[in-house]
Amino acid sequence: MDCTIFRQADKTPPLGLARNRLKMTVKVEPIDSLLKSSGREGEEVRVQGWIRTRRDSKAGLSFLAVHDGSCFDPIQVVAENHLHNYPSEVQRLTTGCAVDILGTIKPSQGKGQSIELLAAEVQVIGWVEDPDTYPMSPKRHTMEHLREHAHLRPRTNVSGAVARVRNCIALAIHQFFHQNGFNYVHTPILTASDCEGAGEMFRVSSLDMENLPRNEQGAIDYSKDFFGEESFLTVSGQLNAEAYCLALSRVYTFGPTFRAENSNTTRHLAEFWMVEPEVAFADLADIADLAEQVLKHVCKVVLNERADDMAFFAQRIDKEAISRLENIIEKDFARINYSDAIEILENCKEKFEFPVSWGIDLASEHERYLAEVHFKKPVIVMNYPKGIKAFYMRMNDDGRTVAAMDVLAPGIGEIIGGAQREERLEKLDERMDEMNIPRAHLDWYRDLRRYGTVPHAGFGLGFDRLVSYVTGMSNIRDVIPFPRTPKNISF
RNA sequence: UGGUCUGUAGCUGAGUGGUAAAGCGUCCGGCUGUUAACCGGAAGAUCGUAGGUUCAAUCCCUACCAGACCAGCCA
Repeated sequence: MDCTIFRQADKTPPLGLARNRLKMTVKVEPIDSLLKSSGREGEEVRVQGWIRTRRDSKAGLSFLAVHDGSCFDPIQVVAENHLHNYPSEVQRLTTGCAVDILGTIKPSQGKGQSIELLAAEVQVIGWVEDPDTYPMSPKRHTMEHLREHAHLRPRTNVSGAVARVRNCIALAIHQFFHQNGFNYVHTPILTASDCEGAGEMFRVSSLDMENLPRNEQGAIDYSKDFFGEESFLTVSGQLNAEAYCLALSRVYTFGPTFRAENSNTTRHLAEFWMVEPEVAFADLADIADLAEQVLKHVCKVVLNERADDMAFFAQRIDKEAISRLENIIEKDFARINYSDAIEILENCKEKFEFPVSWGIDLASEHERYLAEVHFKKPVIVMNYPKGIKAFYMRMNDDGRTVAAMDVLAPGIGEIIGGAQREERLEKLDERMDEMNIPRAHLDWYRDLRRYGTVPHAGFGLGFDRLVSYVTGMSNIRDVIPFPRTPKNISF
């Protein structure tokens, strides 16, 4: 973006205005491109950003650490006392002030950086009105404190790094699917399907809550509601993605999903982002491969493109942050059938709170044992008992398991859940009957099995959990800009 | 939703049944091509809210509110 601003010079402007006019003709450069470039000593450049720290030297100069969010590192600006606003403004700069700076690139005499900016003009764009109570002082804060100031926390090292890595992962995912011939499909956020089987849903309504229309039985009359029937926020784009998969062959959705579960954990959000690929003519093994490939691709891209932020995570948040990603890239994921996983758990010496036997759903402690203790890397568990899985998962020939798979990551648990879908109408109907799901609600979904059905499979990747895993941030509320959790929808 | 724990200056964080350290930040001064600099000084806290026990509570008890972590639900 070109931020160049020209001011009309009227007659003979005072000195200050003339300076500004001169400065405004220089194009603004992002700090990351400045720091990456070399051999530009003496060049005049302009940066815009926010003050992180100011250190004064009575030798007659001040050091300003200026961030603009384009990279982890700030640029050091040297402001000398001959600047016209040195005592009046430069020496009053505090953390958080917004500035527009024109200066010359020069090699740094100090040790922390190779180049710095010798300021010719420091223009203060926005002051911090009460530095004493500015919540993002450049000192240590608890993650809890940052959460309570979600609108200001992107100015901190940690939240800024998370935001850049999150962006990097999102782009890497799009890039991966694009390169592999997938079409990005926008599935709806509003839905009437209340039987997607993925948890409690948020109701959407335009009815007057103070005066609800009632039918003859006294129940709420949803025919009077906006859509003429009950409606909700989606818990998954999968069913809609399947429809497009059975035409475009390879599709994925990537959007927000909503669960009204009263979950208070470090890995659940009421509003979270999910990536859901769906592949036609594919089986369970195919999408297990796909899951492993996409995770590996993401790790490669992040290590390559956000080395600065990852170095910070490794230093301050989680020592394993970088080596974990390298492991993901280098080693094959473990793959194991549910039945064999049960056997491992039954035969190990670990004492579990929840007893292990064939047919149970794996609890956190079981998943953690498999991923963190037994395999020490991501594990893909496949072919779960039908009793603990959703109606749309394909029945295996054994009649007691379905072609489902979960990817369990050390430290996070389930990061991906997927399945080969039931493409045979009779089998699908059987399962829907067993689980008391009215066919009428999903006629359109059943149609997909009546007209040109094919084996197909897909999975859901918890995007925020992936960000959490990649960065080593232990609480998912710190990897999404404005987390929505029970009792928390400020900002 | 259940279990455990927490709530003390702007932030971080000690502590005591007789009204409370310190560090950082802020403000003032000193020093310095500084690196989340350093030195000196100052301001800044009715110790989450409401009851109760007590001569006296921030500290003990109860309730409530808020938050954290663990578990369940899942991604």
